[in-house]
Amino acid sequence: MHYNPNKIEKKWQKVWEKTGIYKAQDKVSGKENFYHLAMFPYPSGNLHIGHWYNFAPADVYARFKKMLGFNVMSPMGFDAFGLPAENAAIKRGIHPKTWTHENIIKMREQLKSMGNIYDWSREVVTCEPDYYKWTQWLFLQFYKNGLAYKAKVPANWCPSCKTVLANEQAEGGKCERCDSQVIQEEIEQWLFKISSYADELLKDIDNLDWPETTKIMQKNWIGRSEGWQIEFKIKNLKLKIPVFTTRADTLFGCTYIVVAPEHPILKNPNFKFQNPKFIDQYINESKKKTERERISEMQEKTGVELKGIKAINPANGREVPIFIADYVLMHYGTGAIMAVPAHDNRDFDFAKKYNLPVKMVICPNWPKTVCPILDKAYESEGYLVDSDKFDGTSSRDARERIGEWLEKQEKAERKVYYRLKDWLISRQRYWGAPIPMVFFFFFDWQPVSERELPVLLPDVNDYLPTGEGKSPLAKSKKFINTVCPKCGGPAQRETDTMDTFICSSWYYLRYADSSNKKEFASKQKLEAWLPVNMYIGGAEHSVMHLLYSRFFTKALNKMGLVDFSEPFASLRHQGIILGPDGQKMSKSRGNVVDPDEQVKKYGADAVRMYLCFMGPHNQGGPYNPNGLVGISRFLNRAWDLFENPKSEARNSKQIQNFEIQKLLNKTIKKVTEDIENFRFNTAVSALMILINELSQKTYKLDHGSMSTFLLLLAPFAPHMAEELWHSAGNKDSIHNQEWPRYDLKLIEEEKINLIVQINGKVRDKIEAPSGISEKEASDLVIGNEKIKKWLQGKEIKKIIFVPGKLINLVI
RNA sequence: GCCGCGGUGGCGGAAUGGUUUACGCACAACACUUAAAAUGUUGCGGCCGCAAGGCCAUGUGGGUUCGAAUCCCACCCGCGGCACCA
Repeated sequence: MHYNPNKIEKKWQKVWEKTGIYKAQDKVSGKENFYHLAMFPYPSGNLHIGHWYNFAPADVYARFKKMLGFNVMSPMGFDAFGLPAENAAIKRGIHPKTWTHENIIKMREQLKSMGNIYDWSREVVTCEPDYYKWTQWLFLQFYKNGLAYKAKVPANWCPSCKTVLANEQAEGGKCERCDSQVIQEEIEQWLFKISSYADELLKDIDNLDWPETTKIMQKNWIGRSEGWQIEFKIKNLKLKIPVFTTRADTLFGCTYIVVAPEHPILKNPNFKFQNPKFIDQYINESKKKTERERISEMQEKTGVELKGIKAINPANGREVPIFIADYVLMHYGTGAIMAVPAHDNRDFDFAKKYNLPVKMVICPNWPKTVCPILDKAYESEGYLVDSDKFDGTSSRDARERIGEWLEKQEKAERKVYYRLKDWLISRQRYWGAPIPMVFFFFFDWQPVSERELPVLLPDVNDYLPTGEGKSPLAKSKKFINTVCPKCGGPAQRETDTMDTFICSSWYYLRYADSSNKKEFASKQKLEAWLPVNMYIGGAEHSVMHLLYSRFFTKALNKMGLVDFSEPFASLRHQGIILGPDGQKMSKSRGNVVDPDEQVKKYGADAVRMYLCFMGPHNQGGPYNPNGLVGISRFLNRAWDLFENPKSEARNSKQIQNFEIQKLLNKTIKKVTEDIENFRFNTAVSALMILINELSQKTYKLDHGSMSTFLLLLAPFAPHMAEELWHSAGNKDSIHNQEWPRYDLKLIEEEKINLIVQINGKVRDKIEAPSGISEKEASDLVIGNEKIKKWLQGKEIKKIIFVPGKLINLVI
């Protein structure tokens, strides 16, 4: 019989579905639960090869864990709210719900064609009322625990469309729809206080089994900095401007201070500036810049002096000018800085441009103070100069001493700031979960009663945002008008919807108990499964999704709703799949690989296995359909070995059987270790080496050895392994079997290839007993003819011996 | 710009302080075939050489080491993220 993947794959997918072998029971006696999770997809329309690259190797790992004896739960669902559905509605006139549902139906079928271990009975779809009911309920818990608040926050605003734009819709600072200049406008929106968890989020990272690079990125994103908040008085006024600095040691070098264009001092009616026009103009100009443009070190720094007022340096009483400049951000620190051009490059650039004094107060040399002439700021450590009584103090010590000195005078306090901003969750869009809040003029904002959840997303005809910058929900009178939950008076609903990141910040909890109608998930089920044992998804989520999910878990933990404080114990990232040309896949480039076509041609098993084989899983790379034929040949060869043996065994000598047992045991060891470490590519190559050997030599293989091979193959090519397993006469599924074990004794080598180096260059390889000692090795080598040639007339200065590996003669 | 990652044959990659190029693709020769496909066998980094063998090669330049693709420094190129794409 010929290997016909399409036939056997469909057959086994049906059998697995019917027998429900992947349905996870909450408890199986004698087995440990293992919650295995791949990041759920956004229903964009089609499953692309990138999804496969996430899900196929992940499935190999899940199946491996199952065979190792774990009770594995591997659920799947859809992250279904979001902007593209709304765009499709506007562009094609399809309701976002219809568009999303059609995509889900298609993608669900495509997912099933992969033959994965998914337990579909736990599926979650975030845009369904029975899911977002609990998203809203969780919002209310955040609100009740003081973690949700309303504030004015800048957003991309198109003055011509009178609409808030996503960053994606405002690329290059131009509105996607009408090409006008986008400005940053302050709008009242809901935020989550993630910043109050900054310290915990930072501390707990170290204990996670996550890629180090992801941990570093999260740490940098949180961006903790310790320093001092120092007050600068304003001359002749009773006002003070607090500044935050991590370099209090440079205080004597401060030659001006800078406030952000959004700083409250500029809105204070008591201030009479001498140049108000220039100031207003500058504030308006800076609204046109994105934050990234403002802080880019490549961009020329700009600013305007606030003429008519001066600040006083608390260290020496000196008057310094005050500027506004947009390289200072309002949301970081106090929105004001002390500028020390000699020791900060941004300040240095600014000072050069506006001809401000550069005063050096940290010198690398002491006690001979020969300060270098600066062509850029000196940001390193050194010793203080020109700093009164602190002269000669090391800059490190001075940071503390100056801070403490001012603290005694109540002019400074120790402070920690974070780069992490609070999470802006309001979206002025239709396709999201409505924020369950109601406004009544007398009581301000009130939460919707939990009994009334879900606040259903109404049908509207027009998905374009309103001209007042409100979400399309504002067009539905039926939706807006409601009663105040507190007094029953006429009130209005919040029309903003929630950021879809909220939906995806808790979906992994819902899988544990996806059909629960009374709670977001029962404590018992959460305890059975959470935290997720292995989480697999793209590195593009290194910061935002993963940080938000951690925040959610920590907040719910504090509220007593969950018993753990980290959602994902282990994390791995898959890389990005490129087109065959090594470029990013895109329709316009014409290099898109359609997984359905590949499956039709070669079968799901081959596609799965090729994705594993391509290269390191966390690296991604080009998908070349030509390369897949290698896997296809491998599977055919393996198939033939079972179904169409070339000939009766013609040679079953003891020695050869021993050789093959050795290789088999080595392969078990290699494949086991490689899958555990996500090195799927080298696991596959080990299987290839085994099959090459088996099909070349026509060994007479015992039943057990053949079974072992099938068991090793099962996670990679689950359909073919199942088919051959059954045709060998087994009744139970191969996926219920135990993972094979190896015998270390069989793997041990008696002989090694001893590498002989002279001055680190390989000159010979000698077969030697594996336990050879240094003395024996050097005697063997020095007596060797080839080596003698190299040693002629030279003295051996040193011998380096690496047991079991090499000997290096230094001459 | 800031944070993070990567750069090894014609190509995907293996090797993470000790044999550079495992495994696979492509290519070439041979076998089978009337022929082709499929399959199998062998070869396959560059230069010199009939060969034995030698020299050179892991983005570029420098350093550490008996020994560096691997560690350190500087640079070049590519990729991911940067808070309203998900």
